[in-house]
Amino acid sequence: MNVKECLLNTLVHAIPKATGLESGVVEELISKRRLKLARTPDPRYGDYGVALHVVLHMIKAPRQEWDNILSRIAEEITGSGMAEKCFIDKIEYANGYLNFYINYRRLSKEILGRIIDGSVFEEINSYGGGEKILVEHTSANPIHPLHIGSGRNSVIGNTYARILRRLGFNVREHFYVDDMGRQVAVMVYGYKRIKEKRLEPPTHIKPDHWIGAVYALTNIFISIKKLHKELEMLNGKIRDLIERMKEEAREKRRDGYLLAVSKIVEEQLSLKHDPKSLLEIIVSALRMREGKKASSLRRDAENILSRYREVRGKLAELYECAEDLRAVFPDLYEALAVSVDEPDVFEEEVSRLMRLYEMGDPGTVRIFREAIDLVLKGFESTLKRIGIVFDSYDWESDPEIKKLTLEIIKKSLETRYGGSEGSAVIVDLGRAYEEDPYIRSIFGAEKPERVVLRRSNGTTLYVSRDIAYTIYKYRKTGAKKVYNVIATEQNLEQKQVRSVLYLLGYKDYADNTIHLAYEMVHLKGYRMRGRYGRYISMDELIERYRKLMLDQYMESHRELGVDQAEEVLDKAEKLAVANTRYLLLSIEPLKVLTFDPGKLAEHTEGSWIQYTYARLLSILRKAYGKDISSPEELEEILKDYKEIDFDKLVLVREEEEIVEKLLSYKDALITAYNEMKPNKIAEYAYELSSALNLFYEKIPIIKEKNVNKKKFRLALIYSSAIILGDAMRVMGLPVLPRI
RNA sequence: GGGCCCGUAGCCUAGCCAGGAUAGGGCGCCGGCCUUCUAAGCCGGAGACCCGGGGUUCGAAUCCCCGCGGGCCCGCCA
Repeated sequence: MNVKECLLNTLVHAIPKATGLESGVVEELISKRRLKLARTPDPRYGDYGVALHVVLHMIKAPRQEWDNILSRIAEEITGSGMAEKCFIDKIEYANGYLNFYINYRRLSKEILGRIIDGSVFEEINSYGGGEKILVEHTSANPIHPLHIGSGRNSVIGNTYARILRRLGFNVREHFYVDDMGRQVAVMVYGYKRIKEKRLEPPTHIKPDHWIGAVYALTNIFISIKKLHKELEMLNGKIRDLIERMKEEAREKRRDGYLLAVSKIVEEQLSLKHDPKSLLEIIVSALRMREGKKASSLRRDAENILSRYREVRGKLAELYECAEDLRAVFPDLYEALAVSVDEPDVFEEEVSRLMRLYEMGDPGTVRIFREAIDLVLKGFESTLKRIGIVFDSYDWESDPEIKKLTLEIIKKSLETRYGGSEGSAVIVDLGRAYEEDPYIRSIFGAEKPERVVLRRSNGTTLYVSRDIAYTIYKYRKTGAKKVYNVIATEQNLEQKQVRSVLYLLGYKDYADNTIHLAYEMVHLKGYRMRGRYGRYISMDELIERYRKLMLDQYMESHRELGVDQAEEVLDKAEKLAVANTRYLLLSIEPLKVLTFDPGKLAEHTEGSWIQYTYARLLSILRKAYGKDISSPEELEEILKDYKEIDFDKLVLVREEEEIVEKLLSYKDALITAYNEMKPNKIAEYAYELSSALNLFYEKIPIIKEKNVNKKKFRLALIYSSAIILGDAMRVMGLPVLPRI
């Protein structure tokens, strides 16, 4: 049924017969994609075309011979009966192209039949053969709510998992709870301070948002303290500068002006005067008295000034962040403002917490779990909202992973490139890169350095735990392949994991661990900073969309009764979820997504697809008076379909376009899978919807007088609804039967 | 300093890996279409030297080389 493949196969026979070229040569051209079928740019060139210039050049055919040769190829295809087999009505040629006209009557009969009887899905579903695949995604640090960056991860990961499931793989989705990182310890530090102040997580605030504020305020206050310390130090340096300037002015340069300036500055230092402006005075005076070549004194002054400006800028930003949080969480602000330690005490406490947690100290474990659970509860409710449920949450601190980590560290010592550096354990990937082609194939042009698996103090590192976790994933689930949906910033780490796995003798795991990399989400206007509470959370994004959807509803309905509020809200929620998922999914994973919150209303493709779908169902409802899912309707549609006399049909372009899209659903899924670009499905659903809207607008369906045409169009609408609905489920867009 | 990724109208994006006919869409802008299957729709218009420069080719947005701009990574952090 694949027209393109069918035609390429005929070319293998037809071209040699018409030109004397070896069929092996043609096969090679096809396998190298030098010959390929493509949709023509214009209907007057037929439906599909193949550029045969490469063949014409191979046989050194002069230009005036081209038409002759092409006509012989065309005759060969029609004469052998292959044309009919490939659903071809007519073949033409022009400028070295062979153009094919598709018989859409027969083709549509075939594809509609296969959609209506469900066999098309059996075919799609047989692709994966039940192979076990694990997709690890989201895995956000449990320190603040999911924001649009981690949301992009969730949506890409979950959609990819859904694509795999659709293709008949046996898929599990896992979340890796990174509870052993420093950031979690910082969060727990803040949480402890809050508990000491007898503050409990309030019931009216979503727990992950509350913890996010605790975490951010802790970071902010610590950073502010650090920066103030630095300012003090810089102030000291200003005194030194003035002394140096005075001395140099008097003795080395004998410059009365510089001396005078330094005295003025010194005087001003005792007044209520901004040190930054004093630095500026010093720098400008020095600049004025010097040529292009700067003295070391001037360079020092300039460096101090630029650092001063930097610190001041950062402080201003931090105070702004703090104020923003204070407005929402005044109690947290008050509590943390007075209870956060000095930076060095804080650092010590954080390290202590990490150490105690890794050791499994009961009291520490209890408070860690308590805080992390609050965040995970928040994650789960957000994820559930957008249709994501994990099969498993794997904790980094899981005893089994811990044990495995120690094992791989021990085992690495026995490998060729493993060894110790002092009391630390390392693997020398640099040497492995030089000697082992497999390692080179992982890193390409970038020569790696050694990777540390165990610190001198005996503790483990993120990479070593991740290596252990990878092994755990295979062993625990029996997966044949593991996809890790992780940001591109972790490219290097992922390569290290695969390399060490290979060097430890797990080549199979190294081969089948695949990094599905995606780029960051940037906000137009400001930088997202989880540490300082600057982010747009997924919950907020969905809520903004919900409001937008509600407003759109009101535009067309004007009035909303109190008893209808709940129902409309529910619809708005589903439309909002669709828009959210589509927004984060539609852009290729490797492209940076710059999101402008002010332009939310411009990104409503998700709800637009839902609307298109609802419109299809509406037509079917009107025609059959039943719901799409009902067996009665299917029976009637099947009956209608069987009565269609396809030979009598002439399809219009709009109908052909829909048939084309319906034919390529499986290809879209497979491309999305192979290229790891789940956005391809978004694109597909968008294009199908677009084709359907064009059709809907121009071509009558229920009102069509000709019964044969009407039945065909209803079958087309029904099939489209089936496929579009399926694509929507693959994308995780809620399916609304009416809007 | 080294490496990876990205660069297509005012903005966003498809096409690039596997070179083919007039570079598809969308937003925004201008102008139209609701007594007829859901106007969250459709139609028309303006808007692109495909970042720049070389090269390979009958043919380059696509492949190669040299630049430019942006992002990310190069910790006994996670």
